[in-house]
Amino acid sequence: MLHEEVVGRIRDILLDGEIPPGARIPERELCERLDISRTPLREALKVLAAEGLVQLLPHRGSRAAKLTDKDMRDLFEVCQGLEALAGELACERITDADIAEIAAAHAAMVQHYREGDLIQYYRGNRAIHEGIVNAAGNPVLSGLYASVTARIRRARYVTPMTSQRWAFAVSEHEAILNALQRRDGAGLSHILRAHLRHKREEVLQAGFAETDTNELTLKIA
Amino acid sequence: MLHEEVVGRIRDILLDGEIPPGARIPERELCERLDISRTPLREALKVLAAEGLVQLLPHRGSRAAKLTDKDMRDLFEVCQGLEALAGELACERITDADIAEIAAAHAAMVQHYREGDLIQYYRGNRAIHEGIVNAAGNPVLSGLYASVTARIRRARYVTPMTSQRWAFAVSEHEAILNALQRRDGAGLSHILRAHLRHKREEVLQAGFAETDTNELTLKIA
DNA sequence: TTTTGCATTTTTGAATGCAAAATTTGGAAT
DNA sequence: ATTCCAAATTTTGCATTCAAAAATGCAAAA
Repeated sequence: MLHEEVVGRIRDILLDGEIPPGARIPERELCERLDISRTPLREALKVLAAEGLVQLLPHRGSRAAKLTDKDMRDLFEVCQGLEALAGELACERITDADIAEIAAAHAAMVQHYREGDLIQYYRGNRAIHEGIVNAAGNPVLSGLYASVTARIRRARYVTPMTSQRWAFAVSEHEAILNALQRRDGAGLSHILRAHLRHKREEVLQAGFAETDTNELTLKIA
Repeated sequence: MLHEEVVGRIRDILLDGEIPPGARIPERELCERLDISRTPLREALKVLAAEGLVQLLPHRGSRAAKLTDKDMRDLFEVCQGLEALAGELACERITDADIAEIAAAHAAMVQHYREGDLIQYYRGNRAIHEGIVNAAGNPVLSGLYASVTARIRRARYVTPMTSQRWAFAVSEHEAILNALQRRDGAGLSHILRAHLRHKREEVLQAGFAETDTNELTLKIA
C-alpha cells in the first residue's frame, strides 16, 4: 500500500467519525486493520496532524482533532475567502463546457431536493462548490480548499435541515449558477460569501461543539 | 529533538536554498547533520511533502520541490486572496496596541529602506504582512498563509530590486499602514491585492523558473 | 567507440527491537 | 472505604535491521 493511500484511508476513518473527535487513535489496532506496521502508520499520522485532522501529544500518542466553535468559525471564515477568490477567478477562466457541467450538477441537485434526498443533495452540493473552485484553474487553491472543507465536513451533517432553510439554500444556489453563467465574478463572489455565512450560522447555532469521548462518558456516568 | 523541530530545521534548509530546487535530498547526510536516524527524518519529509516543499518519488527518494512559473503564479494568486481576507478581518478586529506595533515595524522598515539595507528591509516587510495576517485573529488563516508564503519566499530574494521599484513598494506600504490605521477594510484589502500583484509581476518578469540541478549541470557541460 | 546485458552496490521503504515515558494496577496506610 | 504511592504493564518514539527496488559499474559484443 502506497503512502498516500494510507493517509487517505485514515483520513476517511476520521472524517466518517469512526474515530470520534477527541478520541485516542489506537495505533496497534489501525496497524492490524490496514495491515501495515507502525512506521508507515506514524508517518501518515504526522501528515494528518500537519493537516489539522490529528492532534499529536508528545509521549501521549495522537488523538482525532477536536474542533471548538472558534475553530469552526475560523474554518468557515477562511473557506469563505477561498470560495470568494475561486468564484472571481472561475468567472474569468471557466469554459462553456465546464459551465454546462456545473449547470447539470445543479439540475441534479435540485432534483434531489425535490425528492427530499438530503444525502444526495449534499453530495451534489459539494460537487458544485468543488467544480467552481477547480474552475479557477489553480491547484494550490484547490488543495487548500480541500484541506479546509475536509475539516468542516463532519459539522455539516450534524446541522438540522429545516424545509425553510433548505429552500433558501437552493435559491442561493440558483443565484450562484446564474452569476457563473453571466460570468459575473464580483456577483458570484458576493453570493458565495453570503451562502457560506448562512451555512456557518446554521452550524454554529446548532450548537456545534465537539465533545470528546472522555467528557461524554463523564456526563453519562 | 522534537518532531516539529526536525520539520522546522529541514524547512529552513530548503527555504535557504541550501538544497536547491529539484535537487535530491540526501537522507543519510541530513541524518548525520541533525543527529537523528532515518525514521524521524522520513516522517518530517512526508510532512514537508504534504506542505508542497518536498516532492516524493516512489522508490526514488525525495527532492526539493521545483516551482514552475505557473506554480508561482498560483501561489501568488492564493496569497493575494489570503492577505485580502486578512486585511478586511484585521480592520474589524485589530487593537490600537497592535496597530501601534505594526506602525513601529513600518517605521523601522522605512529606516532600513533609507539605509539601503535590503535584507533587513525584507525582514521588516515580512513582519508587517505577518502582523496584519495575525491581527485577523484566525489561526487557520495564519497557518495557510505561512505555508503559502514559505513556498514563495525563495523567489522573492532572486528578484532584482531597482531603486524605482523599491521606492514604489515603500509608498504602497505607506498606503497599507494608512488604511489599517483608518480601519478601512475594503481599502486595505484593495491595496494589499495591488501590492502583491506588483510583486508577482516583478518575480515572474525576472524570469523565475527554477531549473533543477541536473539541467544545470547539463547546461554547464 | 558505442551499446547492451548482467552482476554489484546503493538506496529506499517497511518491520522489528529497545529504551524511555506514561498509564494502569494493586496494595498499604489513613 | 478512600487516598496515595510504588511496581508492573502498556505505549510511545526512535534506532536498527531486512527485503526489495533502483542505480551503478563493468565487461562483452556490435
